[in-house]
Amino acid sequence: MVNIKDLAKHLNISIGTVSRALNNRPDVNKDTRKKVLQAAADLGYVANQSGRSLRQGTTNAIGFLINTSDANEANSDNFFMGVIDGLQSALAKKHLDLVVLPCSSDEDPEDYLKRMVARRLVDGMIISATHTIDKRITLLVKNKVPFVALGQSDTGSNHPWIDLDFEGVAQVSIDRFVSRGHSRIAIALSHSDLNLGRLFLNSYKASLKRHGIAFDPKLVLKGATNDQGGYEVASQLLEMADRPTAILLVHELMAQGLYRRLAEDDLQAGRDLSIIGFRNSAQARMFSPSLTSFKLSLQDLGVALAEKLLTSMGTIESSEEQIGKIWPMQLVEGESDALIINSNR
Amino acid sequence: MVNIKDLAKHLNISIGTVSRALNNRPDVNKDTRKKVLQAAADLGYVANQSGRSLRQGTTNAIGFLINTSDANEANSDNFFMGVIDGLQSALAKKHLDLVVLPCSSDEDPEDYLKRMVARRLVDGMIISATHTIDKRITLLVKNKVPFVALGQSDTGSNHPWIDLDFEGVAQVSIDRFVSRGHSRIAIALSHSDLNLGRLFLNSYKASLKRHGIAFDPKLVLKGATNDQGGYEVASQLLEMADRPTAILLVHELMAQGLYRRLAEDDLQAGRDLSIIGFRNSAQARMFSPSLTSFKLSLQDLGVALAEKLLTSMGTIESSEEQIGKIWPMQLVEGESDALIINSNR
DNA sequence: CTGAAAGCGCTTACAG
DNA sequence: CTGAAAGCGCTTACAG
Repeated sequence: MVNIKDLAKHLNISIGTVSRALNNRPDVNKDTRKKVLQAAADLGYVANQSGRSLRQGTTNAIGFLINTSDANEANSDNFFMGVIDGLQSALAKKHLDLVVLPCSSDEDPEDYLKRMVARRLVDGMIISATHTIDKRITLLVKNKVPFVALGQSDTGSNHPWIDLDFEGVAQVSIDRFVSRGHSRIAIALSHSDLNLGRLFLNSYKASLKRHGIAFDPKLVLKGATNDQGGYEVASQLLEMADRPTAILLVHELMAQGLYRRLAEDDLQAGRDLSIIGFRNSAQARMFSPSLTSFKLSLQDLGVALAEKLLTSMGTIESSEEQIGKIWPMQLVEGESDALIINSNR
Repeated sequence: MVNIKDLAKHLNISIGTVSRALNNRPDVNKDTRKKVLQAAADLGYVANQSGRSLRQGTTNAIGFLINTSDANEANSDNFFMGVIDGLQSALAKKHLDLVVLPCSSDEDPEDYLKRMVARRLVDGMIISATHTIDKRITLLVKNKVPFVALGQSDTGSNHPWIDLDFEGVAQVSIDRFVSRGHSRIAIALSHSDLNLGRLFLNSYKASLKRHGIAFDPKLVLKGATNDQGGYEVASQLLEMADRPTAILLVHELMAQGLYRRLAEDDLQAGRDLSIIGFRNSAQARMFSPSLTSFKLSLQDLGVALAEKLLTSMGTIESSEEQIGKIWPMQLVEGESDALIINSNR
């Protein structure tokens, strides 16, 4: 592998000039630059990143922190893949490479992050799956690592974040249920203490209140955000004495198990129980009856995350005044919430 | 952020001794080592990776190269997530971190790899989605980067690889179809020139031949390896004059679109058409009628990939004599291939 | 067992 | 516009 010395020797000039030519400094003779670029291409020279990093203190890489355990469960589909593609296209414009840093299920996310930060592998980070109290945020702030959070948190105060509109989704869904006569409305949450669950629940409560419906803690069901969890939630629901007529899911994959459990009792979504899922994912689009859910562009979300991060790194200027952003989601009407309750009975 | 100088000053010893203590060299006084480790923990010192890399020529990181475009399509589910988890647990034992290097859909995979190699970001790589002719393999061999390929290729000759048992799956499937009386058996492939498609097709042909069934090129259908592709394949199939009674899919997600298209004509898998999918993924497990497919442990596959790579890096000893390995998959019987053709008619 | 020093591959003030 | 040199943070022969 050819290094800058080889290249300089080959051209009979100093390594300083080679470096300046390659890094587009203005103070280089046009011809010299041309020769250097040509030689670099010929010999396949690319700067060793360790050398650069050590000297400059930057790595030209951005890390995207994901938990493989979460990914296995809550985000088992291509949620991250879509976001990654958007992130990359935005980062590439600034010659930054994206590396995904998967925290294994064996390891504590905070320890993992600590290691990644100390290694100085990346110049900035995107963290996901934020908790209400999230020590990772404290750590990043303390170490002055630029970052953007995909998800809100009560930790930290002034860092950039983007979060899906969990509150809006809950509100629109409850309004929809109520307008169709429902008053016994359940909600399915995950067992985890991700911040999104709290937001979702709070918005659910507030929306019920607005409609004069009393909050019933028994209608808060919990399960894993996958097929299995949906099945369990459905089982709980079917056993209730005063069975709810509608249910709002924090994750669309739960619908799969829910449908399955309903079918076992010859019940069907949209006919016997109204269901609104969360994201209109590729997988959700396959459900039958079709699932009422909310869509967003993962690509655009990735681009927006990159821009927030680049802004906080001082790489780009942003016209946005807000440090945080709620990412809007659009209702996609399906058949799963077609059931109308006649309130006159 | 504290560096080795700070730590040495704090302890009133030389940086050399600090380094030796931290790196578990034998020639360090027990007490000294203890003090150093304690101080490192107190001050939160972790060696800057750029400094280490520059000196040692290694990064202690392994890269997993994936194409976000492929991931969006062919492997939209958590295939990679499962493999990543296995990779990590095996690599962690050797204090190697895994970084996922996503090649965006905008970029040529070879250019991307070239950049990643030149940057010297990682000590070894796992590449996926191999092509029959795969320039990435040439590049890695030329640059002496240790790697393991997830997928076979005709390129290169002596590099480690692991591949899912596409040939075995095709063979078992065809045998199953034939034993149930089928002789008009179609195969659904992707448009891509991934090597696996060729293996799958060849094994399909060979299996037919073994049963004395002539190969009919018209029965080779092509579509994207997702719902949409399955729908298109089904449409082609339904329009055929002498319609096949069975079809083998190179990817299980195609079944979704296939089922959908069949339903439009009031047809059903396992009753009107026999279908065998490929992998018994979480998503495939949800299909109704249940899809006959083949399962494997993604976690174990990840571990095996890591071990192959570590062996080729000289980090571990392996008892395996073979440089390549076919990863076995186990049949999971479903209802989708229940149709039996009575050959007496 | 420890310290002083070289050097990994770069970039960048500083001279000229 | 170019070259010589310093220095980023480490590890590791080499002395002692």
